[in-house]
Amino acid sequence: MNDPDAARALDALGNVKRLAIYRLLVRAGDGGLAVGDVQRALGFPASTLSHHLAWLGRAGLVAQERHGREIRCRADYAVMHALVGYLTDSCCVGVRPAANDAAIDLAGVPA
Amino acid sequence: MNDPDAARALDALGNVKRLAIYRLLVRAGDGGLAVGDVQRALGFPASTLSHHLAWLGRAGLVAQERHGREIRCRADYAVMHALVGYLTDSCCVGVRPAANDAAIDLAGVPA
DNA sequence: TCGTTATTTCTATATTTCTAGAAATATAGT
DNA sequence: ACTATATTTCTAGAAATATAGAAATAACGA
Repeated sequence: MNDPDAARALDALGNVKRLAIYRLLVRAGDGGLAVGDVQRALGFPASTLSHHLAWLGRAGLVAQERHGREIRCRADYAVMHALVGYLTDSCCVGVRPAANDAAIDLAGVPA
Repeated sequence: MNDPDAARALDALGNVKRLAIYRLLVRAGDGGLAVGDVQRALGFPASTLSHHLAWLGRAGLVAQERHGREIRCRADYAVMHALVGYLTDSCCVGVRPAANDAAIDLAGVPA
């Protein structure tokens, strides 16, 4: 994952409503939820919800797929994996080890 | 880490300039960098840089501490740890395991 | 005290995002 | 074709954010 993509994903999650939507979808599992299910669960107006789902979609965090009349939303775990990997590896080298924060190896780390 | 704090941290990192600042500080290690060092490294105008550093500061991702004439900035690793923990545990249960995404245990997961 | 350096705060403008009602689109059933 | 359901797109106003120059503040050295 590159910097702009990571920033886009982080930005998408950097909003309490979208975070709530995303978490709901993750908890719903692979089956996902219809937009209407999300609406009923969270109580957002349809247009507002659509707006935020589009954000998550642009970031790649949520995929939508029409199934008859309703549109099913699924969290794309691969993107979250990539994002967490980016945060712990590419971006924030040395942040991962829980034990020894002091010892960050800067040798060979590109600027 | 609670939802609003997580959203604030994610939002803070959800901007390519702030992400660049934060990464630079992580790579600088525990010594941190003076604001001027960051400015020279990234080439942002002082006021713009200050604005973004304040964002990172409000999110708790970066701490600033005056040292004589210059202000030293350090990445606060604990907050990044908490954020990654939030993403993998509280928010995105089931996303962590690299092996088996399909098996998400929803039992006992609060809405 | 004065001048220099380091950084922030002030100010203004441009742009983006948020919110949600209203209208439009898509699909299915009758 | 008509109706109901599901969702998006359109629209617009309000609020937040981004950008950066200029002025202000803080700290050091002479």
